[in-house]
Amino acid sequence: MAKIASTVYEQIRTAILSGELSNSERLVEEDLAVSLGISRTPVREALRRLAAEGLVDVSPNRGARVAEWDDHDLREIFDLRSILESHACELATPRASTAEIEFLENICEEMEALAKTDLSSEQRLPALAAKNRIFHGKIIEMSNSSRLGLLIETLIHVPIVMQTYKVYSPEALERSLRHHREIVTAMKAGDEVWAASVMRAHVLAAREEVLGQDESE
Amino acid sequence: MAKIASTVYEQIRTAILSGELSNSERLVEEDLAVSLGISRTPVREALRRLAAEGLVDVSPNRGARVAEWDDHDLREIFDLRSILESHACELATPRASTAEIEFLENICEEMEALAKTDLSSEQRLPALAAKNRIFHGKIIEMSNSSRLGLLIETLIHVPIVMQTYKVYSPEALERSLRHHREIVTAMKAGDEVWAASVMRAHVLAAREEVLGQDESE
DNA sequence: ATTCTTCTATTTGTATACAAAGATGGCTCA
DNA sequence: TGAGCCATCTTTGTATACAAATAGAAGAAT
Repeated sequence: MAKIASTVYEQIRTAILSGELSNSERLVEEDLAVSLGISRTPVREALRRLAAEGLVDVSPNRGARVAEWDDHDLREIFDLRSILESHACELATPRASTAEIEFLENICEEMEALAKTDLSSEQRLPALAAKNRIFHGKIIEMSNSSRLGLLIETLIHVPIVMQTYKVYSPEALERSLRHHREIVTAMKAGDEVWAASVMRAHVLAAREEVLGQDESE
Repeated sequence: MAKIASTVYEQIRTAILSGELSNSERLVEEDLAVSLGISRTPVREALRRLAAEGLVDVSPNRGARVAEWDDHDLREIFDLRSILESHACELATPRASTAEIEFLENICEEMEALAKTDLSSEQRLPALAAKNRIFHGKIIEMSNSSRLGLLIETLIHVPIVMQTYKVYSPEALERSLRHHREIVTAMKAGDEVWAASVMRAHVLAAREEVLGQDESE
């Protein structure tokens, strides 16, 4: 294991994303180090990296805390996601191969099948969220713009955004899956404006679902 | 001076942005440390931070190099900038105060005055570039979306992008200044679609100027 | 009792030491 | 002569030690 720093980075990151470390909890380097059985150096590196990604806030000489997000932040995030992901659709559509379209269609089917099963929410929702990430990730990859991918990545690794499906109503879930289908259909037809528009609607709908409509702004 | 790491970060950063350290030059921690009279620890931290921002590439156990950008990268960057900065215009327009509009108008005037002086290019262009950054930065600030600002910032701190005016023809420069004026006019009129459209055109025009039209893509 | 101050303990920032992984160069062997 | 291998040297990764800064608490003054 050549890079302790990377593994501890992953550990802290997943701890934050899973909510295990939420609530602006203070992250003391020494504590993390001893609990992981390593020295402060790689812990420190991991924390700075997480800070660069916006997952933790660090103040000089005052250490790191898990970052927090309010409604305004979430609104910003979904706003930008709607723009960037629809742009990804626009770029991806004229480049899409039949194999890639098929891949996306398969994800759609799998998600629809998952939605129909009578598994408990605790089992179904994480699986759906995982497939959802694959779907969106594939389109971003198809856009062939590495920077676009990076920008979106820095936006979405925020706990609530990653767990979007947890707050979905059955109707919202169904709409979401229909959006996925429509996006693929539009891409198949080579209509990038259509595809981008549906993606935009898709993300904005998710925003309202997560934030609720009771926003005064 | 409590934070050596931050100052060395700034030093390396400006060295890269000014082109002083360009060309995928290797950045050896020890060398930088001794040349700055400090230890490797803050140098290392600065390098990791620069890596997170995309200004240097680091490979495990192989150190850091100054990042390089090809035409494809630049195309991506201007593409995304055109989308994000026009969005900033859209958000900023309904929020713009008369004082802010005035501020932007003053920048326009100062830039026009600068363009008319018969100073040498070496003196005029950096001054113009600085004002240009202030103009764009102000609009981003007016958009009141901190994340949007961060995303744009990670895109533009690439040498060639920052020195855009260096490659401008006189005609391109004049067009650029007219764009600025038109953006302010549109914002003054409260027409965010107009403002966003001009901004989009403004950045895409810059892209063609920087890349040249001899692209196959 | 409240506020201000000072002292101490905790925590971060930097330096140094050591271990491990890569790169380099010369050597052997064909 | 050229390819492959071994030794060494450089450079990065991690641990530890020390210095500086902040936070928290106890105590003094009003």
